[in-house]
Amino acid sequence: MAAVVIIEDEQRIRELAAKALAAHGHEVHTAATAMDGLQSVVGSSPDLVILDLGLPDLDGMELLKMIRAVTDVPVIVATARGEETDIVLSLDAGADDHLVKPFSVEQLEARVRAVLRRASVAPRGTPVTIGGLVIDGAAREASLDGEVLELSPKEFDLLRYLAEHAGEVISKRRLLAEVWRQPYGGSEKTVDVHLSWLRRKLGESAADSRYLQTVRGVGIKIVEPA
Amino acid sequence: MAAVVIIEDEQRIRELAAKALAAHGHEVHTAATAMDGLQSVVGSSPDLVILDLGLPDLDGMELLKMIRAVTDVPVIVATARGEETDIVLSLDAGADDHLVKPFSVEQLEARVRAVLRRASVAPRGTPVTIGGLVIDGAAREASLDGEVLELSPKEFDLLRYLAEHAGEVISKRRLLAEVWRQPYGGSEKTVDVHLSWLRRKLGESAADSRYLQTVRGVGIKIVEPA
DNA sequence: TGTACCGTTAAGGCTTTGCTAAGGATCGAG
DNA sequence: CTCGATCCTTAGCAAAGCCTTAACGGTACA
Repeated sequence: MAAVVIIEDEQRIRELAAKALAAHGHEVHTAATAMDGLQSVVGSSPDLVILDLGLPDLDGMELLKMIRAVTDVPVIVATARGEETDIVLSLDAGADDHLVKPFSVEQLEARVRAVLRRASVAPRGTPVTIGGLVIDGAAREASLDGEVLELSPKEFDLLRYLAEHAGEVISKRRLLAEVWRQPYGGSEKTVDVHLSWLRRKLGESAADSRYLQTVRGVGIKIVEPA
Repeated sequence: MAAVVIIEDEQRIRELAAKALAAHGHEVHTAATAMDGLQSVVGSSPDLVILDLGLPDLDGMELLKMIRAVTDVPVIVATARGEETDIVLSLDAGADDHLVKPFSVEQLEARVRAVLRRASVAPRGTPVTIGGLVIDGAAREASLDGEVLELSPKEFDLLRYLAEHAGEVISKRRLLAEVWRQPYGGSEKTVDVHLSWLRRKLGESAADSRYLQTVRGVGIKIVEPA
């Protein structure tokens, strides 16, 4: 799903985190020292870096700055409890999020998910992939499990917008504003209808849906199927 | 602190309000007509709108609906005394609070503070974590020990509100005001019922609870289990 | 021991959503 | 310019889900 580099000197934490993220389908590289870590980041161009600020060979903040000098990859920093001032400094230095040790696996996963979600919004132009669903904005073509979908213009725009905000619940009002480009006047029922068509073409129904999940009273989101 | 748009045709009131809010560190934009106001709201994406319903060029209620069609920004409506029916209508149309003219500066500030406080809950940032409980506002998804919880809208809002004020005892009346958006009426029994459902879904009961702790006579709080 | 408060369950009514169908608009081809 | 096809919107009904109210039993605290 995403390539992650973990830079952490404590073996226990490093392996625990690696295992947890690997279990979620991520490709994980680990490093125990700043130098290894930097090499790994430069070499593998990961989608996310998890960086312990308390490294033995180099101050973590320095490493963070070096990473930032090379790439915009999202970085989550981890600090020991009691070093909260470091958090502020690291956020200033370009970190995207932070964890205070000891952290639970759930916490780690949640942060990773959130950061990846936020980051995935940025690279526009390249096709968006969600499970077996590929949306190519440039070619204006979407495919499901390798099979090209026959979508109307609005259906495509709708699917693309949802896909670009994968995992995030979007209200119908927001869809009317963003996809329909028609701030007032439009009826939210229109969105319902298009969603229904989209579902049919994706081979699913509201009751049994893989990708399009209704969140009653709030809106709709597209998710990666389990 | 926060960007506010004031839409008010009476110059005296407009400037007074602007001055008062600016003095509190808010970034204030003003507009004297509905058209200017709408432009300002759309253009500047404010955190709060104060809208006089008695505008010269367009019925304020219409403007309110237009604003609502575009964005979920909180809106405080102002009406002249004697037009109380408008208040009810405006609340139905999606206003968040109201002021009856003439109003004092203190009153204005109090309403603004309250609305901003409530709204600041909305900007869903990173997930909130309490022990094994993770609440992701953007995905509108909560999980316990890695397992996704099936929550109704109100249940989710309630859990999120408590989690965002973890460790703090919250009264039922406050929950009614903040979660139910019903500052005056509403039965506190309703809160009890939702809490009960929440407890069940968290796998706990009132007697043996890990997260939700009742403080008799005061309210409820969510805590990190020992 | 009484009283106020809390927990839980059940049921009714209401809102939101899913889906179908029809009318009308738009766009391109000829 | 006209015809044809595609697509979008609106209307409406059925179904599902949710919230509230009510009622009863239990529990802390004076």
